[in-house]
Amino acid sequence: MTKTPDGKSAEAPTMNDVARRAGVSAMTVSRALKEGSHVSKATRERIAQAINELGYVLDQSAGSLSSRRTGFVAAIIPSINNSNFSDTARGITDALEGTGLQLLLGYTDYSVEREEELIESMLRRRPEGIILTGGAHTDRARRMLQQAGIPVIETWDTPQDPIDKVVGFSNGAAMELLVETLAAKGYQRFGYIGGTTGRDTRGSQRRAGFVRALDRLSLPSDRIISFGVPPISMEQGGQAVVSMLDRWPDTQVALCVSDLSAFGALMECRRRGMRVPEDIAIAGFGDYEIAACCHPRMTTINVDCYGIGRQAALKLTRSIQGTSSDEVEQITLTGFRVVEREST
Amino acid sequence: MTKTPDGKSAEAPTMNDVARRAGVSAMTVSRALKEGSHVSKATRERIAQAINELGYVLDQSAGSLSSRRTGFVAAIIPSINNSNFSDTARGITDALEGTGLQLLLGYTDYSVEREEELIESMLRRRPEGIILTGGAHTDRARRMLQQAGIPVIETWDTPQDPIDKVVGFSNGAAMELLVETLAAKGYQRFGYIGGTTGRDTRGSQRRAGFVRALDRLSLPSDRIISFGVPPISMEQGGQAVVSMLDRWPDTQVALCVSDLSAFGALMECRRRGMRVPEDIAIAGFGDYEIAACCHPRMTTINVDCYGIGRQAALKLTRSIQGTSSDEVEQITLTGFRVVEREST
DNA sequence: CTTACCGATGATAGCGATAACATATCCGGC
DNA sequence: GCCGGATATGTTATCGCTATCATCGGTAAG
Repeated sequence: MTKTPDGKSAEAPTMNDVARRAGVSAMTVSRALKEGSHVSKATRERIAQAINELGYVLDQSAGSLSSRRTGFVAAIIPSINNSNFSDTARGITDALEGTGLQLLLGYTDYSVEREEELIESMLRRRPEGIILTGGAHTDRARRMLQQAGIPVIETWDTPQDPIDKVVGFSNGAAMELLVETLAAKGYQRFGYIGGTTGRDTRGSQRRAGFVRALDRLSLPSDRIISFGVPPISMEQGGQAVVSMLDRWPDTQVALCVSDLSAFGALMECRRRGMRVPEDIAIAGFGDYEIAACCHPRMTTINVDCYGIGRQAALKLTRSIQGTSSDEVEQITLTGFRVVEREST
Repeated sequence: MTKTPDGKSAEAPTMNDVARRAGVSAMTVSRALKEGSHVSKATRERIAQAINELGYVLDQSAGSLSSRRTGFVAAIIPSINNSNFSDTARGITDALEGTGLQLLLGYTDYSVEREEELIESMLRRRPEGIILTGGAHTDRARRMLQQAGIPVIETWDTPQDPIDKVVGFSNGAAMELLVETLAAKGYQRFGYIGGTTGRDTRGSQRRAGFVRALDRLSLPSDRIISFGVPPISMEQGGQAVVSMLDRWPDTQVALCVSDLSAFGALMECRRRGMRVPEDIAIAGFGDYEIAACCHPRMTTINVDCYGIGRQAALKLTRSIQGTSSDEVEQITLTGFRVVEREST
């Protein structure tokens, strides 16, 4: 509705209004608005002018009802305030560029219940595909997704029983690699800092990897501080490292569920006059910007967040367009690597 | 579409399918799916069962075409990987809870051109209102928004010439306050670190506030390092402070366009063995989590990011529901305050 | 007992676009 | 001059849902 000078609101112009003004049929307007249709230059210009004069904006919801293509895909991430996931979102956006598909972003605050609600309200809008974070979902969410008949990509994880397709890595294996790398440098007394169990499944898997690797190396794997509701904050990381040193003062290296808690731990240790890594070594997970920039610079695991998003979106568009002959592989594993810096 | 056992895809069930199965008319199903309509308990239950058996999901795009209510509002923020803006998004989400409105989030990467595209593609989906960040938009974007006939809220700023309504604060005044507070503590030689001009208008306004306040105090206001494309990173903040100390070694306090660049500067100074604040004081802007947690803890300006989102969403819903008699005030100013910590 | 009204349901007609088919025009080649 | 095929445009029929009005018992007020 545009406000008319008298203050009342007039109806928004429709395609028919544009058509009438340009002296053509609505169908021709529709064609002129779409790439690659045959509309003569003169007509196209007249239509463009009419659109301009009326301030017409295409109503896509009407269009998609008719064409049965909504032109968007949904992506659900745990948090938008987390550069790892927002990098994934950027990867998705970039890969969608030029496909005519738009991204509809939602965030769950790490709650599978919120995820379920979000999935439901997104499916109501009929996305052409959906990208999820992680492999843990409510039963109802799984059912809804299976019945939706659209491609589903689970990311950031390697679920046992994927709904459809997967782009991710094993969080457990990544943490195992970190433990092994540090053990090879001579560290023996490892501690782990993470949130209380539940909610953050990727965090739980990292913890499980920590335990597995140490057990394999016959090193103690019981120095685990569970603190705060996942995802734990920087502040909580600081508090957790204090508890850890309280309880096991001879801990040599503290591995944290993410760089953010590791950063909190690192700063707290510095604040207490401890030398890092001499008095205590610290490592994180995720290779956030902060890890490369803090002092001392932090050892961490780099995972290809942007690439996860990019590949997920590519897989999704291929699945959407793909005929049955053009099969898309089910699982794509993305890489990770240990980035050794000054903190270990 | 649900995949049938033979691999072919069947059409997704529609409301009519549900109605037939439940032995009622489609209209009754529609009513049963809406709160507060008169449908008998027995009928409601039969419908619920039919929905369950068929795995039916309401098609909202069809519904909104008919009801002329899409049930969502759009919000456009510069970056999702910035806790200030994601706090605003969270404020919006929370305030929208229970209103039946959903949030459609988009991000511009600080580009007004991207913003224009985004606004256009969002308007095509007919949001019931739109929340923008900042007051700088392309002419075409302004025109589209004015003609859309929906409430528009500009946030995080106090534009001279608002499109519709505003929830924000003066970035310039906030920076002036910070300068004054530090000058009162005795600091005289101030430096400023920000991105090269353009793009980040809030950053430019902070810089302008910096200059204004120092001029008023008759202190030198020319120690300005412009470095990198806004928003500047932590790393760039570190590089910038090095240039600053190179050029004006006797600088007493470095003010940064955001906590992130301030953090980079802080860490770089520590890395070079400087004492903060004794050798150089540092302050940021935004009161990010990192400011309270780093060592030394950082002085900064706290702005009520969450409140901005909350109030913007409240204003928006009031404008959407509001009759003309129920006028909504045009401008809401949100507060800010200096948070003094160890770094100054 | 009649009137009025409310609650429960159905029938019908769009919402604003596009798919699919139909029609008209123009072109060059024979 | 006629024909096939491309280009340009129009007509008609939905897409899946909800607004609106109509219908029909039942029930309370007069």
